[in-house]
Amino acid sequence: MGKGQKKYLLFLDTTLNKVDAKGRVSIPADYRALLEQQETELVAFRSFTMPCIECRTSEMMEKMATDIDNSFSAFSNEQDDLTGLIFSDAKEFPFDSTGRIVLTEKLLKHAGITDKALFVGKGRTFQIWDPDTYQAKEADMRKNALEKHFNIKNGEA
Amino acid sequence: MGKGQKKYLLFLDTTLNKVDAKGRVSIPADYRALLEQQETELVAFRSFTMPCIECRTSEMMEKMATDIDNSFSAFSNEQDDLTGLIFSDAKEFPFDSTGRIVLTEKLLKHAGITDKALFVGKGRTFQIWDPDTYQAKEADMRKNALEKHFNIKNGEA
DNA sequence: TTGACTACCATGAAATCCCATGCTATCCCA
DNA sequence: TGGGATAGCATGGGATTTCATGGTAGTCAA
Repeated sequence: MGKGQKKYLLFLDTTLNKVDAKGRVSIPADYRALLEQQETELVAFRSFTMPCIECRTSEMMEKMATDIDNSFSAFSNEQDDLTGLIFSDAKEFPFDSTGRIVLTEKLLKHAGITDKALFVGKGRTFQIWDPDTYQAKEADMRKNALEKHFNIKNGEA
Repeated sequence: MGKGQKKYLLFLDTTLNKVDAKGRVSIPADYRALLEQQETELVAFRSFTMPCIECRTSEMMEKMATDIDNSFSAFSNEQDDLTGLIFSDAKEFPFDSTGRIVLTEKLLKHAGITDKALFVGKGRTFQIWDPDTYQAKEADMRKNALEKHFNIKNGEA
């Protein structure tokens, strides 16, 4: 793909940025460009299964709301549990003119982030980790991959 | 917030506000912004499954009326019960210039709210809880959700 | 006239915005 | 190919606005 062409919504690469005393972090410039291009907001919430921050676009959240609306009969327990856990924890994070957001204490604590934040691209989404926590997690993933005899050679670009 | 005009109807996050002696509460600023943007009123009624206050937009109430029409045969007991529980109980709550509403004694009592009100985003709707009551409820939901190993398309964490 | 409800004003605290700075990566020209 | 100029980006700090909340005055009904 040459430059200047229409980009797709793909969060790639990992970026390490500083978190200041106010909890502010710069969103990596390329992530920011993607969000602006899609004309959508950044939404973040605590991962259910891992010590990290999950990031989505408002558009994806909107779609989720519609899916849930259509999937269950109104006022079912399932719907209540789902919406209760997802939407009540999620929050929009508009970035300022310099491209920063302010992470909440709740999110920082969940991810164990103090002064560094690692942005990890996941394709349609991305995550924010504490660098050390992620390093351990990555080592673990690598170990699992070897144990399961994954062959990554043929899958590489 | 963002500069994009097309805003989504998404009630997110949880906010704890104070209830004063007159029963006044500030609606969280972002909720208020959503309601104003949608040019709709805030409607609240007692949840009939949980000790909390259900909040909708007038527009959602309209949709709910249609859904109930389509889901039950006219004059059925079920429809009668539902409409009786919802619409006869529901009331519009206009907020004043500072963004507050005055909760009724009936609603406060049902939710067990005394001096604190917790606003809980549910996507298309939101609820108002007593903080302590909600804490117990949330733990319960989390337990249920993990046991069922649920998955949501595009939203899995 | 009194009581209750509603609309408006005041204030302190907290979140947000914006300017300034230094660094890094990129570009361009010799 | 190297080295300086330039533009973009991350970061620090301070100014400004917004927001929640307490209080007061005004209004309508009994």
